[in-house]
Amino acid sequence: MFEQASLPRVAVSVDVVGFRLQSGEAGLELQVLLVRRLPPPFAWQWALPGGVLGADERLAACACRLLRERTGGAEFYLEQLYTFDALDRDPRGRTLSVAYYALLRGDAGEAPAERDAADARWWPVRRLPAGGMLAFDHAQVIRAAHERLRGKLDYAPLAFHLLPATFTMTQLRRVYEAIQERSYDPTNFPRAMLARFPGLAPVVGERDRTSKRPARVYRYEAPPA
Amino acid sequence: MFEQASLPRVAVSVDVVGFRLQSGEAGLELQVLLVRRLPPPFAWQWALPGGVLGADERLAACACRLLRERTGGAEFYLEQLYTFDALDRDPRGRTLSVAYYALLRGDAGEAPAERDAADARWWPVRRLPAGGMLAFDHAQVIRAAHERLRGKLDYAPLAFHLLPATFTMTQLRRVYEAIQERSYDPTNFPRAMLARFPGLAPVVGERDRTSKRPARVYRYEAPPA
DNA sequence: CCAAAAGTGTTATGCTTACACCCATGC
DNA sequence: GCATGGGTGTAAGCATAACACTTTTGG
Repeated sequence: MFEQASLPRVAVSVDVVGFRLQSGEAGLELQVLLVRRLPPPFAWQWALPGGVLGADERLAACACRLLRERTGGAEFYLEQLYTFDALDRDPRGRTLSVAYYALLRGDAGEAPAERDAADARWWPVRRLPAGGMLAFDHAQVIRAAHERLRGKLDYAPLAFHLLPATFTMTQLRRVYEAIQERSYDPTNFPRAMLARFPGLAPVVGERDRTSKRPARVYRYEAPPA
Repeated sequence: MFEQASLPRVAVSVDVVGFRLQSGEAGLELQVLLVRRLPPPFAWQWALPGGVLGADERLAACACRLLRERTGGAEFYLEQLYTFDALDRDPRGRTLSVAYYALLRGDAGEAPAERDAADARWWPVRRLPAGGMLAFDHAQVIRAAHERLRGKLDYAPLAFHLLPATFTMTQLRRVYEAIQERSYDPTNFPRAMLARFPGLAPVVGERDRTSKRPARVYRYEAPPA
């Protein structure tokens, strides 16, 4: 009854910045998932996983779908980042990009059900391919996602999504040190975390025995609303 | 050369949450600009200023245009808020809404070049019309904008956009008190502001003489990047 | 027994908050 | 001259940071 006759419509795509942490040359490094484009425009260049929004598809669902195609069944945290709208961001014509960012566990995408197989790779954020010359405005999108992650890390429970369900305080501290690019006092850090995040609590019986002295193991459970 | 043949396209609209501060019954109150809808759907209900994105129009430019139509030549601060995408948010069919929020000076929109004249009104955020039953998902959009404003106020130079170019510390304090709904110590508040915002500095000769003792007058100038 | 990493306790430091007090004006 | 709001100085309180020290294991 309210059908729109001929409103101007624009193409809308969704792009996902998938982050994970992996041990690189100098300790943990933040990595982002990129895929090599096959069709033009920007053929053979690296780009974020992206695609066109389905007519009856939710934005977040679309982002989930795009990311799962590249990482298999891994779980992740997903959040809307920003809507990019430069007129010339896609040479094919006006295309809005609603960007999301995702946080995955460090081992995610290792044995991926990657339909597109070898043309998906994790890249260190500090060393993007071709000096950061990515397709579309994706270098800018990654910068924005990185800034958002850094800004929210201190007050939002984001770091836990980059770790397994249970973890030691040292592991958690390494996550913060890798993303904020500074060091934290190992003795004060646990106190600060426990004070800031009520959902963070030690798992009673369990201990981590990978280092000399067995370390306490923690779990984060999101508090009810 | 790269023209897209027939990608699925969706309608994209832009909605703007315009905020200002005005003295109401209990001191300053945060107000939002609403317009009464004439065409269906949601005919005769109150809604945010909104419209369809032009084919070659930037999102921010569209938001500017929509707001200027209702407020005349007033200056304002504008920031992208979020992209809302519920499938049923518009009964006419799938429509994305890229929401922006704007901050205007308290006297903005007083003598507006309102083309649509009497069907635009400022409403206190705490007392929206019809108990907050607005058109589309606009009640939710306003809540999100309000939360963003409250969250960023403490660390971002937002409050200055709600005041004239020069202002006293008491005026600035009233802005914070109205938005955060708490009181601030009048003696500590100026020190905290000057410490937080390097661009905030007193105007040398000038004084405000509206209260008993002439008050120092300040100006905020955004620091160079 | 020694090295290495986990974990505890205590002190120093600096920022925020509270508040006592003085100042400049209108009436 | 006195009530009112503007403004300064200072001390208490609190949270963070720094660090000495103990604990628990592997080798």
